[in-house]
Amino acid sequence: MPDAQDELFKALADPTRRRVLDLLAERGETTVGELVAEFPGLVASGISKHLMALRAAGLVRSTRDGRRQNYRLESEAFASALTPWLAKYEPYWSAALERLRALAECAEGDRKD
Amino acid sequence: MPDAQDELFKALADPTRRRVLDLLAERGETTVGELVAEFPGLVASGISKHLMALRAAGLVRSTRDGRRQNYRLESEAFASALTPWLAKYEPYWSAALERLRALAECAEGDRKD
DNA sequence: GAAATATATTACTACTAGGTAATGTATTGA
DNA sequence: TCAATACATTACCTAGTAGTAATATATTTC
Repeated sequence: MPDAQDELFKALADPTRRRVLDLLAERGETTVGELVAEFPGLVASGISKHLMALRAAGLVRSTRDGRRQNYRLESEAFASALTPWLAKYEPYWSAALERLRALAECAEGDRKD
Repeated sequence: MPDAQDELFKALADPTRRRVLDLLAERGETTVGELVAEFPGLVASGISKHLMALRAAGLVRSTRDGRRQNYRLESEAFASALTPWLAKYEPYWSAALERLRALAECAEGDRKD
C-alpha cells in the first residue's frame, strides 16, 4: 500500500488541488458546482476527478445533500500526515516556526472556539 | 514565471527527492556520490537530475570542492515558501501545531545554538 | 414519468516527468 | 599527456496524469 505521506505530497503537487483545498479551508462545506464555478478553465468532470484524488489521499470528506455533494477538509489526516514530516526539518526552521506560532496565536484571538 | 510554491510542491512530490532532502538534513553537506550510494535502484545521472530539480526549486545549494559538488539544504527558501502556505491552514491544525511546537522546544534543549 | 440537474465514471488524447544510456566537461593523478 | 574520477547534460523511452467529451446514475421538478 502506498505511503500516506506519498499520497499527501502527490495530492498537493497539483495547483488546482491546492486551490481546491484553499477554497474548502475558506468556505467550509462546499459543493462540487460551487468549486467548478471558481475554475473557468476547467470542466466539471475535471474538478470531480481532482476531488476524487483528494479523497483518496484522505484530505477531504463529503456528504450527500440531495443531488449535491458537500465537500470539506479532513483536517486530521491532513495534519497527521504533514506534522511528522515537518518535525524532521524543525531544526532548519526555528525562525519560521516562531512566525507561524505567532500567526497561530493571532488567529486564536480572532476565532471563537 | 512559475510560482515558488508551485515549484516547491512539485519538488516535494517525488519520494526520491524527499529522501534526498532527508539525507541532507541528517548529514549536512553531502556529495552527489554519497547520495547516489543511498539509492541502489538509481543511477548517478538520475540523482543528478533530482538535485537539479531541487536546486531549481531553491531547496538546495551546492559548492564545488575539486571535482566534487557538496550539496546542502537551503533552509531559508524552504521555510519561506512553506510557512505562508501552512499559515493558511493554521485554524485546521491547532492541535498538530501544538505538538509540533512541543517538538521544537524539545529539540531546542538538545541543540547548542 | 419525462426533463433537467448534479455529480461520477469511462475512454481517449496530449503532455509531463522519471528513468537509463551515452556524451560532455572539469579535475585529479600517474 | 593520458587515464580515471565526479558530476552535468542530452537524447530517448515509458508510464503516469491532467484535461476533455461522452456516458451513466441519482435526484429533483414539472
